[in-house]
Amino acid sequence: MKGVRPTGRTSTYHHGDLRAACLRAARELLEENGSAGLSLRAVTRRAGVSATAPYRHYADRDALVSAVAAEGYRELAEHLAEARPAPSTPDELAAAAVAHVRFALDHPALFRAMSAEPCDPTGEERVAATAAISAYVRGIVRATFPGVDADALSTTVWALVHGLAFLHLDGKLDTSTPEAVAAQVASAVHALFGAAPALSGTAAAARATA
Amino acid sequence: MKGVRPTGRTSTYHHGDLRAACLRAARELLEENGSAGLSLRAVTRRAGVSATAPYRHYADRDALVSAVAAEGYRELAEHLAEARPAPSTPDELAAAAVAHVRFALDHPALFRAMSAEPCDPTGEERVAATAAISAYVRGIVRATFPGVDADALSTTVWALVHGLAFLHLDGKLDTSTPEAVAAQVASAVHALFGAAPALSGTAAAARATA
DNA sequence: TGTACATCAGTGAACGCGCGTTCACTGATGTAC
DNA sequence: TGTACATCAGTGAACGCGCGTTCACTGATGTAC
Repeated sequence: MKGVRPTGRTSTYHHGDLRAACLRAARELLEENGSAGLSLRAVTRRAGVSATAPYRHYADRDALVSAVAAEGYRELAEHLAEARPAPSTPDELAAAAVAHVRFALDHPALFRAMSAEPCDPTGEERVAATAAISAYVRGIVRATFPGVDADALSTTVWALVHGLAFLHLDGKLDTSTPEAVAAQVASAVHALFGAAPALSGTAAAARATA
Repeated sequence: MKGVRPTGRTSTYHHGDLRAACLRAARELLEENGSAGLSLRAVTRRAGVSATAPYRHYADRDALVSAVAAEGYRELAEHLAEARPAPSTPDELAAAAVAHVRFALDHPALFRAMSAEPCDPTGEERVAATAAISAYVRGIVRATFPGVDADALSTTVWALVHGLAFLHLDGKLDTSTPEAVAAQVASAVHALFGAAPALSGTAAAARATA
């Protein structure tokens, strides 16, 4: 442990990609023990590296947490795109919402970190990541309800899904089975759909009577 | 400071109501410095009492935090009842939603603690408090949309308001003026209203054409 | 009304902990000649 | 192809911190007689 390196060829000296290793370790710790368990020292322990090594790659603890959150946003975006590449019907929109909540429940601490952290506008990585998600939602709403004010409605959709995610996360709604969650989310989103036309007034009548 | 008591008659020995004093101090610390600033030791410092005094009244730190959260729920319930005693129209429901979000923005750390804490079902105080809120929402929905499945819709309303509160809290929506917040929340809630009839199918037509 | 006593809400010293961060350093790497 | 050297990613000892919680204690209070 002291100059000698018993474990294989790859030295920890010039680790190779400590930046990524820290990110991975931080991510794991976050998901295992929640945000309280995400300490710099725990990260270095897990990465098998001295306590101060990360300072070569991250200014401080916050910078690391912020990087983890940004990664989370990228993954959420991928997850949504994968589940529903380009939803354009109410049912598909509902399915995207379900996927969103599913992601939150599968990565609770990560999702919390993504949402609740100070989210300083300085962290451009974060800003870019949230912008991508918000554009995705707006795109869906536009495709699903062509005649409607997409900005207003997509904010509403976002808030609804966000709220559903947290109520489930905080044990206020039944999460005993994936099906229960999906049904709850789908029903809530469908409740909104009915309203969408009412916002525009034009496409409204057509859908309402259909 | 050591047996001598220079400050007035009331001794800290047999403080009188240290339980309440701790609660108050904890509440203040939470609102001033966020949940990270809420340490037992900080509470005792503020209450002017030894570090171990609270253990006479609270089993541990968690118990104190839980008590603060329960108090928050009680206050939120009062705040809502005060703002809108018994809403029974869509506009009044929207106003209640605005009041809810307003409470979150006025007490950000408290609201986070209320929502995000583990919320163990053991804490009966907490359970009772959340039950009161949830009953309030259900009552509104029932009064506003008599024909509708109140449970389903009120969950949706709750989620929407909860999501709006957090998006505002986390700086994802414009909070520059109270009016901006109110407008955003009211518009989102009104979007839902249009949908309510669609859920029941009976009252739906009447409102949709009105 | 006065005294003995049980109760219990407070004290304060001490514990061990993990944390973020600093600092001067060292040794592996890759490049220029 | 071999050597000198600059770079920089790592080390590890040390710092001071505030935390939650334990423990044996003490002194104010109120009650029973």
